[in-house]
Amino acid sequence: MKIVFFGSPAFAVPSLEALVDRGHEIGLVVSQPAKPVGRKKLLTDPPVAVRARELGLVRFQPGTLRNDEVVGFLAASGADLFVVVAYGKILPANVLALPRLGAVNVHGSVLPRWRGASPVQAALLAGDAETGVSLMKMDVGMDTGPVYASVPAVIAPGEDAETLALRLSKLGAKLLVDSIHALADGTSVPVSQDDAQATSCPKIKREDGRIDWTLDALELERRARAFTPWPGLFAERQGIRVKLAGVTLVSKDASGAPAGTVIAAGESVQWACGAGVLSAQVLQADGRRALPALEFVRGERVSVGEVWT
RNA sequence: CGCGGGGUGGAGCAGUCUGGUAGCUCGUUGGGCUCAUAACCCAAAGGUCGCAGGUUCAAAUCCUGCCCCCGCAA
Repeated sequence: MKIVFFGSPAFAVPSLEALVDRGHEIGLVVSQPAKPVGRKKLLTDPPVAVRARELGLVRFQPGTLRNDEVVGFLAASGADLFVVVAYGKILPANVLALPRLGAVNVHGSVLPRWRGASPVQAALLAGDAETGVSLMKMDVGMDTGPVYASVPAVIAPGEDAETLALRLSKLGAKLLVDSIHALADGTSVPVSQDDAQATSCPKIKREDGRIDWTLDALELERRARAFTPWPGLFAERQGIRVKLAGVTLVSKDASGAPAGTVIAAGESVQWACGAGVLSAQVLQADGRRALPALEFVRGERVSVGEVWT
């Protein structure tokens, strides 16, 4: 069986590696094009493309799939199956129709919950106790295809999106290779999703990391974990943007102080929120490096009673 | 040439606009107080102010070039 792999970020790398480990023939690895990254705008390949290069696989990084030449090239690969893991773009119907066995997708949630671009973050934001990964047969909708199998994963207390995504990516890779023969020979039949139970999640934006102190500390702490490593959580102090890290929930009870008021400034900085108290152990002012709370408090003269926005 | 912030004793910062003795909060060292202390009091050590050049009687501060760090945007 000949496979063409579609994927871009780190989440997709374990799946690619698992397929190679199991001896599957990867005819082509399709990723997003290299993009300028950093202040120096160095062209940087997505992690999957980098790994594919190391594995000696043939890479293909078209800017769009809605192009006859590109579709022709994919058709010429002669693939029996497309495996798609966080590719980053919608696969149009004519592309999905190319391989004999269709296209399957590894998704970072237990469908139909959290269809869309940010399933891992969405589970954390919602405070889900459990999430997982799903393997589905792709159709033209956004994560709406019938599901072959899913595997649950308990979310550890305090777990952030970075570690959860890493765990799920490995779980997804295992699910993929464990299921691939059965789905290829038709032994495994995908089951339609219950659309009534579906929830979806949007792409995360930088601005989502802006703190609204009137929210509950519980909600802010969830965001801190969901937005690690990106876009993080930030607030403003005296007109300067400050990033917060090492964010934890100190109390769910109201402190009495107005939202955004600093109520402790030492080994950690703590703020009163709409309800509850939030703390951060690492702070980084715009243009400066990240500092332990104590050093930040000394250097920036943070005092109890001041109000952050 | 994408936009912007920063490089000042061991740490983090102020001072730069309006040139004129190097400051603050800590840390370190010594001493004191205390049953005791990471607490408190007193004292001390420690800095070519990123590098190079220029202007000036005088440059952390003004001008030019370079190096390094960080945020945003992509």
